[in-house]
Amino acid sequence: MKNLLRPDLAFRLNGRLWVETPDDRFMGIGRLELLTLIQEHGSISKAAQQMGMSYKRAWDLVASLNAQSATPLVQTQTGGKRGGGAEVTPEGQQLIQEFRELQERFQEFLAAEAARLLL
Amino acid sequence: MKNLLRPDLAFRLNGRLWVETPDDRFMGIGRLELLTLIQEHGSISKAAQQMGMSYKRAWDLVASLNAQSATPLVQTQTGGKRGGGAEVTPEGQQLIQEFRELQERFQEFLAAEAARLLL
DNA sequence: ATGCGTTATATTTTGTCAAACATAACGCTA
DNA sequence: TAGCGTTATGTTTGACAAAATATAACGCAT
Repeated sequence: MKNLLRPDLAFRLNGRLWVETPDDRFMGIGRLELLTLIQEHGSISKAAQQMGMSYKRAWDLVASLNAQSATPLVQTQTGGKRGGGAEVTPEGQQLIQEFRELQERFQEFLAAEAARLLL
Repeated sequence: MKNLLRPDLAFRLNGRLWVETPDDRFMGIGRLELLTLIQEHGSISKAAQQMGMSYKRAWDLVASLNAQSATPLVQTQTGGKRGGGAEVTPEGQQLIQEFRELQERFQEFLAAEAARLLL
């Protein structure tokens, strides 16, 4: 069993997971982080800012999430005391939790596979 | 426990795995397919053609693979009876096998997780 | 009324990656 | 020697995604 990789190179097993519907993505690691930050800040724009993402992109992602959900995952309000805002609904929180746990199991899978990989 | 996704939408859990080194990708599903086809046809150009990939891209991928390997994974020859050709070395075959098996375990992981996912 | 911060939405610009295109070299064959 | 199919390599073009930019609307606060 030879070692394949150049000995001066470190390798890393990496990967991505996502949930897709027939013609759109539904959930992924980026949307998870976005939802989490919206929950934390109560604002799409603040969440976007913190992720270094344009507000438009964040808003589009929220729109995609809501469009594919039975009930809204993020409820928004325009105008008002703080200028408006957004909050993650209970269903959104459930999605956050499920996907976060899935991500954790995936990371465990990656670690286990990386350990047995011989390159 | 509510169902989150719109009932008219089917979801699919999907993902990607790859091996990366500090400043390049080393192995992934595309490279696996390319190596397999090179082995099958003994030619980079034929493999590229079959994948609907430009020859240049295929050649670049092979160059990247070889550049990161302790010993070449693909040996090439210019000119000669068939105009030249390429063959996958034993080390390349080992990489094919290891990564293919990893892919299979990953698919099993995805199937198992999809089954327990409630959306 | 005016201003503020936010959501909502369209349009334009930019960046990135792959495709397309273009040559050259190689070594057998005829 | 001319031709063929392949590897080898650089340059240009194109496509797509994300960012940037630009407005508008909203509803509270002052």
